[in-house]
Amino acid sequence: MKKITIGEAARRSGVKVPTVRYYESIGLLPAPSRSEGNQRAFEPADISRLAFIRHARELGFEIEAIRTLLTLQDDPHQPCASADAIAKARLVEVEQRIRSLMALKAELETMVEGCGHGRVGQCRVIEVLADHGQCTHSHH
Amino acid sequence: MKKITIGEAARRSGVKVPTVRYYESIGLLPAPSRSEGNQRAFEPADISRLAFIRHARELGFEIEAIRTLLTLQDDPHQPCASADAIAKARLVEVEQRIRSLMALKAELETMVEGCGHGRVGQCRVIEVLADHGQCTHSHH
DNA sequence: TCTTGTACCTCGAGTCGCTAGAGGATGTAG
DNA sequence: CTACATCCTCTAGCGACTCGAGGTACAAGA
Repeated sequence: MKKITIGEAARRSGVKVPTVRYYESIGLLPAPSRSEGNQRAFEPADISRLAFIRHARELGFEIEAIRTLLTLQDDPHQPCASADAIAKARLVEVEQRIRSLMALKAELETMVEGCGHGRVGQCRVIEVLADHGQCTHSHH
Repeated sequence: MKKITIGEAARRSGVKVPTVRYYESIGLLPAPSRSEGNQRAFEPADISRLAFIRHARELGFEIEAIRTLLTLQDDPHQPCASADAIAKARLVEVEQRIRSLMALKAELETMVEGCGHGRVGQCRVIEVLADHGQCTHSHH
């Protein structure tokens, strides 16, 4: 029997130790068995699950979305429409976010280019922030 | 005397009512004078300040960065190097964020395209999430 | 004038997804 | 046998709000 400690599970999955415990506490990860001295003993399947969670978090999925994804994964006979819908929704969000970040980048570039390193009175950074105050911005 | 209520200040600046009170509580917005019945009475300058804050928040600046920016704005004789540095740092962050979102977008597209609307067992979405678990991802 | 209804007030707690610290027990290498 | 890293639980904190309870103020209509 290879017992995997929480530290090793963390190393192998790329999820930090306190975060592993946190995921267990919110029910994303099943509570593992314990050693004599009450220390968690994980199994390889738990590492995969953690890696799955980590990857999904890196992709920006919310915990509740991941919970759904994991439920689906646990029963491979279910139709994958839900998984597809979650991924599609996320894709739309990401595309929107990219668009607004591009606009933002342009705006920041204007600011930085315009700043002549003089006094704040003539500073583009401050000016741009203040002047666009009234502009109707699209909300995320 | 035109007295601006918190509701109107919120409408004009695009900041929500509880958020206006929150900004006051953390000292981003000076505490306005009060009416007979203890209601906040804002002035036009407060609306500009709120709009400034809102715009900066939309651009992703953190509250502490905005606090610095506002301090600079309050004294236009200071050199604008700090404002410039804040904007530049933010620009670098934004560029990084765009790059990682583009990678993410590509990955989500792979998932969604591969999904044949069958059973979860063959679902690309789940598969990509699980398979890339071991991949060495660049951290943001 | 009275009443209705909306907007306002304060205060405390909740949100998300962790992260940090205290204070102690366990496991391992030399 | 002694260090010392790693583990345990528990509570509290982070940023930036957001919500709800319980109560007060104000403008408009009957």
